[in-house]
Amino acid sequence: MGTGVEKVMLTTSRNGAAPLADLLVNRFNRLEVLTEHERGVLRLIEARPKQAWRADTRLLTERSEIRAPQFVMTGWAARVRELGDSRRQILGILLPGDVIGLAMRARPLALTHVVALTPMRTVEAPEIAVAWRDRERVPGLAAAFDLAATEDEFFMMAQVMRLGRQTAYERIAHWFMELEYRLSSRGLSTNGSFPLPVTQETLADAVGLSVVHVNRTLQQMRREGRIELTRGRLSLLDPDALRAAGEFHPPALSAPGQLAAEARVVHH
Amino acid sequence: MGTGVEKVMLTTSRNGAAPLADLLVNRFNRLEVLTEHERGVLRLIEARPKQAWRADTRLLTERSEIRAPQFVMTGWAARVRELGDSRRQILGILLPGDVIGLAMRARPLALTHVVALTPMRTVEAPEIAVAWRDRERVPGLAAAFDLAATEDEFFMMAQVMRLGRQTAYERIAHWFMELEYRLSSRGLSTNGSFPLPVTQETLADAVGLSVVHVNRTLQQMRREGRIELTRGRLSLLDPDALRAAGEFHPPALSAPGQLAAEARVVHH
DNA sequence: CGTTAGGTTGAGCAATATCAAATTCGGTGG
DNA sequence: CCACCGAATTTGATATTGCTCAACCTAACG
Repeated sequence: MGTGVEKVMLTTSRNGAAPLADLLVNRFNRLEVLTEHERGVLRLIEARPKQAWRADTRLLTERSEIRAPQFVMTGWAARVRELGDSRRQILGILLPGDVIGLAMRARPLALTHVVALTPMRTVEAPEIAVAWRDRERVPGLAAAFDLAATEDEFFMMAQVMRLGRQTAYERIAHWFMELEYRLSSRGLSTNGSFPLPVTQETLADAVGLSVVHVNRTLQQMRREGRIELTRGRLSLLDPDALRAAGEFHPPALSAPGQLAAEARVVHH
Repeated sequence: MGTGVEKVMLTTSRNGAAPLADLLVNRFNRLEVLTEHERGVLRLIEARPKQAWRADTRLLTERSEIRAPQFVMTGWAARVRELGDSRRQILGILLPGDVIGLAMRARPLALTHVVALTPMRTVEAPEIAVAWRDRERVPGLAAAFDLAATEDEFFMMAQVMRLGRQTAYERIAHWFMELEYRLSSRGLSTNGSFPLPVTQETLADAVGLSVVHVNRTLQQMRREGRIELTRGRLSLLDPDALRAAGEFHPPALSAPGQLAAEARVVHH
């Protein structure tokens, strides 16, 4: 797997219309107050030619060199580690608006594989690294990227908790709530309903269970009327119950301050 | 737990002699080439009055504000998350030379509890945050701290893999190898033998198992002649077998470069 | 020399994995 | 529109891993 032309340059990005527009501006302006100039930088990035990827292709390979960081514009990807036999573990899901391959060091090697779960489009964004080195120029952006990175770290820790100490039911409930949280902060979830374009096998690799057991647990959630899951769309029918079951808590990264974007959306 | 005077200021730090001396210089000079000035900064930090902590006290509380970052000088701590009932998960172990409470954002809140596993000494090191904001002044230090942070991230990912997809035996083998790797890079392990100052219950919380099962797995490792574990000291009698069992791989963070400290110690 | 925390062992059980066989679903070609 | 195909999902039966409960043991310590 993974030979040949996986990456296809698009000359135009005609479809980048409806839900894609201003994805980055929306996301990062919510994390931190941005100047008009900073918003302009994000729009510039968004307008860039997209790289297209087929599902199941590898965007990054563990221990291989990373070039410029990228933003996911559409589609889902996963950060993956593998064991010698066929076992694999998904470390985290990458959604539209997320950064791929940011590393703050010289000649960085990727710490994980990154695999497209669906067809994807990405844009290169060397600006992220630049903002990071040269904070003064775009302080708002720098702060927003910091917050985004910290959120990633938070979710990685949540993943550890899930896998180490939660039951199958709890893990899946927590994972669903987390997805809903992340998607809705990007305007990609409405009323607890959002696309879930992954197979149950992928879900199993994310929550550290077998496919069969994932399937049975989903059945149970359906029987209990807590979710509806059909044709790649998930609806959380009883988010309160799921949140309680999974003990999901949204990230609390910074204490409220006079400067920060306290127009921050409060979920639930 | 955790009331009263947990933090005790020491007026002198008389015991800071033998294995403690130059801990920071050794560690970070191994990660990146440092100038004499930069080494001086580290020595200055090391010489600072230590804060002393009793075992089982909390150095940081999840969701509470963080002040200046600290270095662990002696003793072990753990980053911990808890569930509503008594379940808890250790996210990572903090060893001498590690940083506690570094956060690159305004008014940061701690993402996890930090609990002392043994009596500890720490020093405050606002220099870490400064180096981070003002990279030009101490580029070597800034790069070294970046590498250290990336290593932390790497180990967190290893933790996810362990918990999600490895068996009890594999988890413990992997965890032991990781500890040996980290300790020996600080000169705290000799010939695969090092202090392991934690109860089996703590070990259980680290690897996501029950105490009983941890105990049985340790027995098995002993029977097989792979470890010796007595009175708080662990000896890896057959590191190759353990490395293979746990599929332990040391972190590969950067491709070799002409600048970086390629006097980097190669382990095993 | 009693107390206690930590370690060890046994027995039974619950959660989850594995294996194998349907069944359904989303295309795709006719 | 229909038949068919492969992938994904579902279900059943059984095996395994790791958990819980409970007792007992041991060493350190006052």
